[in-house]
Amino acid sequence: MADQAQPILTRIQQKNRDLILEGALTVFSESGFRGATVDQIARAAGLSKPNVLYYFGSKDDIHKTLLTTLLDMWLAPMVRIDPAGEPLDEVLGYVRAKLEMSRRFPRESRLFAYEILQGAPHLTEILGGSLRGIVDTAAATLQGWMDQGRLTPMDPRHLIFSIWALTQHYADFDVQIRAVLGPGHDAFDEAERFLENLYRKLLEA
Amino acid sequence: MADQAQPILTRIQQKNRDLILEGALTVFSESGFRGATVDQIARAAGLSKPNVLYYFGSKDDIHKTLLTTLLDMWLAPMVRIDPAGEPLDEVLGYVRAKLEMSRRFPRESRLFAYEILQGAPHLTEILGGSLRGIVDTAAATLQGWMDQGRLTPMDPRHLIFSIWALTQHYADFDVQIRAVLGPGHDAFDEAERFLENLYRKLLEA
DNA sequence: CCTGATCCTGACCGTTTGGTCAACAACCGA
DNA sequence: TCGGTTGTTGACCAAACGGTCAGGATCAGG
Repeated sequence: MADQAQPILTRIQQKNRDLILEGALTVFSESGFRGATVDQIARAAGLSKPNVLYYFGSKDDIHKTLLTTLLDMWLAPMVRIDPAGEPLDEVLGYVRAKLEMSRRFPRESRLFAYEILQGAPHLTEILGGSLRGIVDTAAATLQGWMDQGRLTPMDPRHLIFSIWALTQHYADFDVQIRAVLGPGHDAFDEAERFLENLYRKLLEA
Repeated sequence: MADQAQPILTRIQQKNRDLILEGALTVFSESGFRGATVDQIARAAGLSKPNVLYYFGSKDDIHKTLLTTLLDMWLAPMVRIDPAGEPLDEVLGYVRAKLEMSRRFPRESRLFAYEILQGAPHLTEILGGSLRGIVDTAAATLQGWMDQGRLTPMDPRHLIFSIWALTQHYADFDVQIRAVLGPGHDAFDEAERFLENLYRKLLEA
């Protein structure tokens, strides 16, 4: 998890690697790993295909770099749950933060969704390792609050799953939601109110 | 939506088409459309590649057939919500039915998840058409119950979204859930209790 | 048992794809 | 300005892919 000692990158390396990762994020999140082609990534990045492969050895390399780079950011809100805070505020804050991530970073959400759907070939060790640790910590915090009677008792891990499911759904299934709601709806605005209400009801001791 | 007048199929056609669709469901649900190959489907079905393409003109054809065939089954539980029933029972019944579908038909769930993630290229007209109609009907039923004070008022469409998200999550993100929970957990059993509790709390007027 | 329709497959084809490479261009410190 | 490092690309390759086809095997009705 700790950043390796990065080799110093030249200005050009920095810029082009960023362009590639940015383009690849768009392409991978639209088509999945197999559906994306190096050519598409190159076009999205504004570079030639060989040039893309000059900076990253392979398509797989780009994908793996994206996943591991973005995982920390993706999990950050859960780590910020504060055991010293007010239980309801902390959980509602987490829900809000997670929904905000779905709103602002739908590509990242879809990237992870594809990876998990596929069986998480690039994330297996992380899933059972640091992710599990982070969830365990958060679950312990929640369980503590429940034991103190400050939160309605329930399975804390499934509470976390529910937050993931409900917030990421709005990014990952965006097409479906827009089709069902029709025009003139801001699904995320509505979701924010709906989820705030849901978790308030669910959690108030 | 109504079944076309099917040409009569021979015994062999019936059997082999079923074998192909069954194998394709497995392969597509594991790898997505682009990730799946006709060869894999053929192997999963126990047939040769040309033979698969003898029964279905193209890979696309198999995929489209699967999606449209399974969509009715997938949406069936929502259609069964009975406006004359007891509101809480009806919703909890729907939740239970939907979770049971995730448990018993995870491949179908993933098939649809891939399709929606991809932007639903094969389902766009259905999404904005019959699906929307079905959701509108169910939403109207829910809204009616809320207006009568028999259900806590909330946005009925987002209530439906929440049920989709929470139940399908256990099929689609199964790998992640198993990694986080570790061995010795039946995620679906736990989810059944958790969701029953969640929706009971949320909906009791 | 015959015969036409159905079923099946090895060999093949054109395209797409990830990746390589030699050669050239741009950069940059000395 | 020079020289080596870094950056860039057109042309190319082998493998994988979706799909075709001619011809042979099998089936089912008469």
